[in-house]
Amino acid sequence: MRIGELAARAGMSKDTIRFYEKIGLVTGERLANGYRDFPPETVAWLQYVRTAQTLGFSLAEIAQHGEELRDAEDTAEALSALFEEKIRIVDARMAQLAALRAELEARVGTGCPLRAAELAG
Amino acid sequence: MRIGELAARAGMSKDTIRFYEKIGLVTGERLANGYRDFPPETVAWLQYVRTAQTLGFSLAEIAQHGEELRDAEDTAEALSALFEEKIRIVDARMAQLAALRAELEARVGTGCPLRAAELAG
DNA sequence: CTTGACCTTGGACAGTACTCCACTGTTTAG
DNA sequence: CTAAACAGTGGAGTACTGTCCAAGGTCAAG
Repeated sequence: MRIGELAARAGMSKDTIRFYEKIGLVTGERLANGYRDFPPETVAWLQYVRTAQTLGFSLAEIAQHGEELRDAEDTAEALSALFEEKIRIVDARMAQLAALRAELEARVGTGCPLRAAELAG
Repeated sequence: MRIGELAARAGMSKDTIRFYEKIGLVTGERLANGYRDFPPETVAWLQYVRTAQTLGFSLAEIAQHGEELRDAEDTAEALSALFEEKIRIVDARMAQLAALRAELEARVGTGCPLRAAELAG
Protein backbone atom coordinates (compact mmCIF):
# COMPACT_ATOMS: atom_id res chain seq x y z
CA MET A 1 0.00 0.00 0.00
CA ARG A 2 1.29 3.45 -0.88
CA ILE A 3 1.51 6.32 1.56
CA GLY A 4 -1.72 8.05 0.56
CA GLU A 5 -3.88 5.03 1.22
CA LEU A 6 -2.06 4.26 4.46
CA ALA A 7 -2.57 7.85 5.62
CA ALA A 8 -6.29 7.69 4.82
CA ARG A 9 -6.74 4.34 6.57
CA ALA A 10 -4.73 5.26 9.64
CA GLY A 11 -6.33 8.69 9.87
CA MET A 12 -3.17 10.75 9.77
CA SER A 13 -1.30 12.88 7.25
CA LYS A 14 1.27 11.62 4.78
CA ASP A 15 3.76 14.03 6.30
CA THR A 16 3.24 12.43 9.67
CA ILE A 17 3.92 8.99 8.23
CA ARG A 18 7.08 10.21 6.50
CA PHE A 19 8.13 11.72 9.81
CA TYR A 20 7.43 8.42 11.56
CA GLU A 21 9.53 6.61 8.99
CA LYS A 22 12.38 9.03 9.55
CA ILE A 23 12.43 8.30 13.27
CA GLY A 24 12.09 4.57 12.72
CA LEU A 25 8.55 4.18 13.98
CA VAL A 26 7.37 2.60 10.75
CA THR A 27 9.37 0.82 8.06
CA GLY A 28 8.44 0.14 4.48
CA GLU A 29 9.81 -1.16 1.24
CA ARG A 30 10.23 0.92 -1.87
CA LEU A 31 8.68 0.27 -5.23
CA ALA A 32 10.81 0.44 -8.37
CA ASN A 33 9.81 4.07 -8.88
CA GLY A 34 10.88 5.09 -5.40
CA TYR A 35 7.39 5.23 -3.89
CA ARG A 36 7.02 3.84 -0.37
CA ASP A 37 5.21 0.52 -0.10
CA PHE A 38 3.75 -0.50 3.27
CA PRO A 39 2.35 -3.88 4.32
CA PRO A 40 -1.33 -3.88 5.38
CA GLU A 41 -0.61 -4.45 9.08
CA THR A 42 0.97 -1.00 9.20
CA VAL A 43 -2.55 0.41 9.55
CA ALA A 44 -3.07 -1.46 12.83
CA TRP A 45 0.41 -0.58 13.98
CA LEU A 46 -0.25 3.13 13.42
CA GLN A 47 -3.53 2.87 15.32
CA TYR A 48 -1.63 1.23 18.15
CA VAL A 49 0.87 4.08 18.03
CA ARG A 50 -1.97 6.58 18.52
CA THR A 51 -3.30 4.61 21.48
CA ALA A 52 0.09 4.26 23.13
CA GLN A 53 0.67 7.96 22.56
CA THR A 54 -2.49 9.00 24.37
CA LEU A 55 -1.33 6.77 27.22
CA GLY A 56 1.69 8.99 27.56
CA PHE A 57 4.36 7.02 25.72
CA SER A 58 6.73 9.05 23.58
CA LEU A 59 7.30 8.11 19.95
CA ALA A 60 10.82 7.02 20.88
CA GLU A 61 9.47 4.62 23.50
CA ILE A 62 6.87 3.25 21.12
CA ALA A 63 9.52 2.76 18.44
CA GLN A 64 11.67 0.89 20.92
CA HIS A 65 8.76 -1.36 21.92
CA GLY A 66 8.24 -2.09 18.25
CA GLU A 67 11.89 -3.04 17.86
CA GLU A 68 11.79 -5.22 20.94
CA LEU A 69 8.79 -6.99 19.49
CA ARG A 70 10.64 -7.59 16.24
CA ASP A 71 13.79 -8.71 18.03
CA ALA A 72 11.83 -11.12 20.21
CA GLU A 73 10.33 -12.84 17.21
CA ASP A 74 11.33 -16.27 18.44
CA THR A 75 11.29 -15.57 22.13
CA ALA A 76 7.79 -15.78 23.47
CA GLU A 77 9.13 -15.19 26.96
CA ALA A 78 10.68 -11.86 26.08
CA LEU A 79 7.43 -10.86 24.50
CA SER A 80 5.41 -11.80 27.54
CA ALA A 81 7.84 -9.90 29.72
CA LEU A 82 7.39 -6.81 27.57
CA PHE A 83 3.63 -7.09 27.76
CA GLU A 84 3.74 -7.60 31.51
CA GLU A 85 5.88 -4.52 31.92
CA LYS A 86 3.43 -2.52 29.86
CA ILE A 87 0.58 -3.86 31.98
CA ARG A 88 2.36 -2.66 35.10
CA ILE A 89 2.69 0.81 33.57
CA VAL A 90 -0.95 0.78 32.58
CA ASP A 91 -1.98 -0.37 36.07
CA ALA A 92 0.01 2.41 37.68
CA ARG A 93 -1.57 4.97 35.41
CA MET A 94 -5.03 3.61 36.11
CA ALA A 95 -4.43 3.80 39.85
CA GLN A 96 -3.39 7.43 39.45
CA LEU A 97 -6.54 8.11 37.47
CA ALA A 98 -8.70 6.33 40.02
CA ALA A 99 -7.22 8.46 42.81
CA LEU A 100 -7.84 11.66 40.89
CA ARG A 101 -11.34 10.54 40.06
CA ALA A 102 -12.13 9.88 43.72
CA GLU A 103 -10.86 13.30 44.65
CA LEU A 104 -12.87 14.94 41.92
CA GLU A 105 -15.98 13.06 42.90
CA ALA A 106 -15.61 14.06 46.53
CA ARG A 107 -15.67 17.71 45.44
CA VAL A 108 -18.76 17.49 43.25
CA GLY A 109 -21.64 19.22 44.96
CA THR A 110 -19.63 20.29 47.98
CA GLY A 111 -18.94 23.75 46.59
CA CYS A 112 -15.64 24.47 48.26
CA PRO A 113 -13.96 26.46 45.48
CA LEU A 114 -11.32 28.10 47.60
CA ARG A 115 -9.76 24.81 48.49
CA ALA A 116 -10.19 23.39 45.03
CA ALA A 117 -6.56 24.08 44.29
CA GLU A 118 -5.57 21.56 46.90
CA LEU A 119 -7.33 18.59 45.44
CA ALA A 120 -4.04 17.07 44.45
CA GLY A 121 -3.34 16.25 48.08
CA MET B 1 7.02 31.86 50.29
CA ARG B 2 9.79 32.77 47.86
CA ILE B 3 10.50 30.92 44.66
CA GLY B 4 13.34 28.78 45.98
CA GLU B 5 11.29 27.24 48.76
CA LEU B 6 8.31 26.74 46.48
CA ALA B 7 10.50 25.00 43.93
CA ALA B 8 11.94 22.70 46.60
CA ARG B 9 8.52 21.86 48.02
CA ALA B 10 6.87 21.32 44.66
CA GLY B 11 9.80 19.36 43.32
CA MET B 12 10.51 21.45 40.27
CA SER B 13 13.05 24.06 39.20
CA LYS B 14 12.76 27.79 39.82
CA ASP B 15 12.99 28.32 36.07
CA THR B 16 9.96 26.11 35.58
CA ILE B 17 7.98 28.13 38.09
CA ARG B 18 8.98 31.40 36.42
CA PHE B 19 7.91 29.86 33.12
CA TYR B 20 4.58 28.83 34.65
CA GLU B 21 4.07 32.34 35.94
CA LYS B 22 4.77 33.73 32.48
CA ILE B 23 2.04 31.59 30.93
CA GLY B 24 -0.39 32.32 33.75
CA LEU B 25 -0.36 28.91 35.37
CA VAL B 26 0.64 30.31 38.74
CA THR B 27 0.25 33.81 40.11
CA GLY B 28 2.06 35.45 42.97
CA GLU B 29 2.54 38.75 44.68
CA ARG B 30 5.79 40.65 44.76
CA LEU B 31 7.69 41.68 47.86
CA ALA B 32 9.03 45.22 48.20
CA ASN B 33 12.37 44.09 46.78
CA GLY B 34 10.81 42.58 43.69
CA TYR B 35 11.06 38.96 44.81
CA ARG B 36 8.07 36.75 44.04
CA ASP B 37 5.93 35.78 47.02
CA PHE B 38 3.65 32.76 46.72
CA PRO B 39 0.86 31.66 49.07
CA PRO B 40 1.34 28.21 50.65
CA GLU B 41 -1.43 26.53 48.63
CA THR B 42 0.65 27.05 45.50
CA VAL B 43 2.57 23.91 46.48
CA ALA B 44 -0.59 21.79 46.22
CA TRP B 45 -1.60 23.57 43.05
CA LEU B 46 1.73 22.75 41.41
CA GLN B 47 1.42 19.13 42.48
CA TYR B 48 -2.03 19.09 40.93
CA VAL B 49 -0.54 20.56 37.76
CA ARG B 50 1.90 17.65 37.59
CA THR B 51 -0.90 15.14 38.04
CA ALA B 52 -3.12 16.73 35.42
CA GLN B 53 -0.14 16.84 33.09
CA THR B 54 0.47 13.11 33.34
CA LEU B 55 -3.21 12.67 32.53
CA GLY B 56 -2.55 14.33 29.21
CA PHE B 57 -3.75 17.86 29.85
CA SER B 58 -1.66 20.64 28.34
CA LEU B 59 -0.46 23.51 30.48
CA ALA B 60 -2.85 25.80 28.62
CA GLU B 61 -5.78 23.56 29.53
CA ILE B 62 -4.70 23.33 33.16
CA ALA B 63 -4.31 27.08 33.33
CA GLN B 64 -7.81 27.50 31.95
CA HIS B 65 -9.23 25.06 34.51
CA GLY B 66 -7.53 27.11 37.21
CA GLU B 67 -9.11 30.28 35.87
CA GLU B 68 -12.51 28.66 35.71
CA LEU B 69 -12.14 27.63 39.32
CA ARG B 70 -11.29 31.16 40.30
CA ASP B 71 -14.12 32.62 38.25
CA ALA B 72 -16.60 30.18 39.78
CA GLU B 73 -15.74 31.25 43.29
CA ASP B 74 -19.37 31.78 44.21
CA THR B 75 -20.86 29.26 41.85
CA ALA B 76 -20.74 25.82 43.35
CA GLU B 77 -22.66 24.51 40.37
CA ALA B 78 -20.08 25.62 37.86
CA LEU B 79 -17.44 23.99 39.95
CA SER B 80 -19.31 20.73 40.15
CA ALA B 81 -19.86 20.83 36.42
CA LEU B 82 -16.14 21.28 35.84
CA PHE B 83 -15.34 18.35 38.11
CA GLU B 84 -17.94 16.20 36.43
CA GLU B 85 -16.49 16.99 33.05
CA LYS B 86 -13.05 16.06 34.27
CA ILE B 87 -14.44 12.82 35.70
CA ARG B 88 -15.88 11.98 32.30
CA ILE B 89 -12.48 12.56 30.70
CA VAL B 90 -10.84 10.44 33.37
CA ASP B 91 -13.41 7.69 32.89
CA ALA B 92 -12.85 7.67 29.15
CA ARG B 93 -9.12 7.43 29.62
CA MET B 94 -9.50 4.63 32.14
CA ALA B 95 -11.70 2.70 29.74
CA GLN B 96 -9.05 3.09 27.06
CA LEU B 97 -6.43 1.84 29.47
CA ALA B 98 -8.59 -1.09 30.52
CA ALA B 99 -9.06 -2.10 26.88
CA LEU B 100 -5.36 -1.92 26.20
CA ARG B 101 -4.62 -3.85 29.36
CA ALA B 102 -7.01 -6.64 28.35
CA GLU B 103 -5.35 -6.88 24.97
CA LEU B 104 -1.93 -6.97 26.51
CA GLU B 105 -2.97 -9.61 29.00
CA ALA B 106 -4.42 -11.77 26.26
CA ARG B 107 -1.02 -11.78 24.57
CA VAL B 108 1.01 -12.75 27.62
CA GLY B 109 2.17 -16.29 27.29
CA THR B 110 0.59 -16.83 23.90
CA GLY B 111 3.80 -16.09 22.03
CA CYS B 112 2.36 -14.67 18.85
CA PRO B 113 4.97 -12.05 18.07
CA LEU B 114 4.19 -11.62 14.40
CA ARG B 115 0.73 -10.39 15.13
CA ALA B 116 1.81 -8.29 18.04
CA ALA B 117 1.70 -5.20 15.91
CA GLU B 118 -2.04 -5.60 15.58
CA LEU B 119 -2.90 -5.49 19.24
CA ALA B 120 -4.48 -2.12 18.84
CA GLY B 121 -7.44 -3.71 17.08
C1' DC C 1 1.31 14.81 -25.11
C1' DT C 2 -0.74 17.22 -21.67
C1' DT C 3 -3.31 17.24 -17.37
C1' DG C 4 -4.05 15.82 -12.82
C1' DA C 5 -3.36 12.88 -9.09
C1' DC C 6 0.02 10.81 -6.91
C1' DC C 7 4.69 10.45 -5.23
C1' DT C 8 9.78 12.16 -3.93
C1' DT C 9 13.22 15.21 -1.16
C1' DG C 10 15.02 18.88 1.73
C1' DG C 11 14.34 22.34 4.62
C1' DA C 12 11.85 25.93 6.96
C1' DC C 13 8.52 26.82 10.49
C1' DA C 14 5.37 26.09 14.68
C1' DG C 15 3.72 24.89 19.27
C1' DT C 16 4.71 22.90 23.78
C1' DA C 17 7.47 22.64 27.71
C1' DC C 18 11.08 23.56 29.47
C1' DT C 19 16.46 24.67 30.50
C1' DC C 20 20.46 27.37 30.59
C1' DC C 21 23.03 31.55 30.50
C1' DA C 22 24.88 36.16 31.46
C1' DC C 23 24.39 39.94 33.94
C1' DT C 24 22.56 42.31 37.80
C1' DG C 25 20.25 43.35 42.39
C1' DT C 26 19.27 41.95 47.60
C1' DT C 27 19.96 39.92 51.93
C1' DT C 28 22.49 37.78 55.55
C1' DA C 29 26.60 36.15 57.98
C1' DG C 30 31.19 36.92 59.44
C1' DC D 1 32.98 45.51 53.83
C1' DT D 2 32.80 41.36 51.57
C1' DA D 3 31.33 36.86 50.32
C1' DA D 4 27.71 33.61 49.70
C1' DA D 5 23.21 32.56 48.89
C1' DC D 6 19.31 34.13 47.24
C1' DA D 7 16.57 36.78 43.80
C1' DG D 8 15.53 39.36 39.20
C1' DT D 9 15.49 39.93 33.75
C1' DG D 10 15.93 38.91 28.83
C1' DG D 11 17.05 35.97 25.49
C1' DA D 12 19.01 31.88 23.41
C1' DG D 13 18.79 26.97 22.95
C1' DT D 14 16.76 22.17 23.27
C1' DA D 15 13.72 18.10 22.49
C1' DC D 16 9.59 16.46 20.75
C1' DT D 17 5.97 16.19 17.42
C1' DG D 18 4.55 17.53 13.77
C1' DT D 19 3.11 20.76 9.44
C1' DC D 20 3.90 23.25 5.27
C1' DC D 21 6.17 24.38 1.11
C1' DA D 22 8.84 24.42 -3.24
C1' DA D 23 10.79 21.94 -6.84
C1' DG D 24 10.52 18.06 -9.11
C1' DG D 25 9.60 12.75 -10.69
C1' DT D 26 5.78 9.04 -12.05
C1' DC D 27 1.73 7.35 -13.97
C1' DA D 28 -2.97 6.69 -15.96
C1' DA D 29 -6.69 8.89 -18.62
C1' DG D 30 -8.26 11.51 -22.39
